[in-house]
Amino acid sequence: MSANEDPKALAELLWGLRKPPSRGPRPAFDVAQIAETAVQVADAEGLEAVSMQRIAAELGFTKMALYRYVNDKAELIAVMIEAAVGAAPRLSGVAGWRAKLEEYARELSAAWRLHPWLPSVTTGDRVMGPRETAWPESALSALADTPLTEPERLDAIMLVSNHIRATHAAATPGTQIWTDGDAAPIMRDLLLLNADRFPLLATTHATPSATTTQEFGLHAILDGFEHAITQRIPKQ
Amino acid sequence: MSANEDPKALAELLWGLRKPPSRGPRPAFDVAQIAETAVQVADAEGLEAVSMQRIAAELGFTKMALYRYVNDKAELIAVMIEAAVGAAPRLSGVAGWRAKLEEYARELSAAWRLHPWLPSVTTGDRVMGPRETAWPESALSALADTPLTEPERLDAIMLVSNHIRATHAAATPGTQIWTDGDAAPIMRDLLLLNADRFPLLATTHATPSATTTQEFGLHAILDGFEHAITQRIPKQ
DNA sequence: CGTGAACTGTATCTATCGTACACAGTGTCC
DNA sequence: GGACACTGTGTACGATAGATACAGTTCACG
Repeated sequence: MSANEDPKALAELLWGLRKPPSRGPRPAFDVAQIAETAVQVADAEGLEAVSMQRIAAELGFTKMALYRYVNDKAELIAVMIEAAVGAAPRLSGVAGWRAKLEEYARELSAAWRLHPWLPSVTTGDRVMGPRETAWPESALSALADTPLTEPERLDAIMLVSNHIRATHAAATPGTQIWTDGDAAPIMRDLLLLNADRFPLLATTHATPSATTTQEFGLHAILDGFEHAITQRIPKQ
Repeated sequence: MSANEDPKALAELLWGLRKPPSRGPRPAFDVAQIAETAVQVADAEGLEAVSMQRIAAELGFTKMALYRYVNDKAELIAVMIEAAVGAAPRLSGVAGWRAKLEEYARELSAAWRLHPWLPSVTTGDRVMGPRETAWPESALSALADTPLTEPERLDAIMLVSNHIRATHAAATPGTQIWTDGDAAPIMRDLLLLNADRFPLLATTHATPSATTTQEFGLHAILDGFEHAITQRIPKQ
């Protein structure tokens, strides 16, 4: 998975700063169209099905024609993200930072449920497009009236979104603790076979009801925020 | 990144259930040796430098010889994980669930700092080896004396480790919020340029001190656990 | 109005990846 | 002393991302 070569060019592409060429033949399609079909392929068959070859074929063109629109595959993924993230939630109608964050978490979860490949590519140092940037902006607005400092607010919204990301990944293929998938029954057998070395895990997984939910974690996180906020209030 | 083909075979490999062959020439090396050199390559040059070709060459052998020891690359990664995770922390010497979890988080963070590629491959449904399995067992032991239910304990330790994972990934290349890396200055310029659309992010990133730490998040999480635990105590 | 520069999509090529398969040595058991 | 299982090797294949060269198209400018 090659990294982006020229982040400045990517920024111009995502933020609509590309100067349209005057001379030359009309392009047969545009970046938005490419991104849309790539998103459809990823939604239907997973991100690993998205290759230059495949997307080009989907549009009825050669692979190398795509390189006229995106400089490399990292740029293709970037425009896919920008095309797939929906509109960031408007939290102004919700009262209180806690309800706002809960609403934000719900919306984020819903967006990622629509495009299961999205949480895996929205990590790491990268250039975000305007639509994606609106999401952390929205999350920050939830904490606007709290006494938290600005770095703390950043940490807070990252904590929430990372939790949603992790639990979402857990729901789809299973995660570090085995909820479902091919490996789950094998791990259960191994744990029961070695119950003397791993007694806690063995008893926990003896009951097959261990479905990881994101509710407990989200409540804990928000309770933690509440603790920090109420503790800070009398000082300020 | 092809998925593992035969999780049962992988389980036998990781848990030492491989029957040693009697006939045939002596193997030139063993799986532990392969895993060790692969770990060294990953530590020095990143996980993307680990290919069958590269590891074989590092050992002075052909690429295809590796397939006598691991069935596919997923198995190679699996034995790398098992070789790289250190011993799980013994928390019996620490008093109180909160201090235990803090110690666990410290140890986990330290282990991942030693092998920066480790957090990215320890997700998803997969077969874990005994050394890695000891880690969640250790984490569960921290919550043994709490009134939390077993599914809640699982959720709790997943929340802690996922937080460490996310913040660790943030420290190394930068994450969703841009702390460092090639994209960071570009994003800052874009935010300041569009400060009207993203006022909160723009002001937050005007000060270049926004280094994401894992302390705030961890404290919030543990505060949340404390809330759940103290709330549960009178009932039980 | 025509010509050249800029831009388009295409065809060909390379490098790297994981992995299947046939083969010739090598060591153990009957 | 075979038979046989197991070893490492060489070759081959398909898929990947990407570079480069090329021929057709269209607009701007003289």
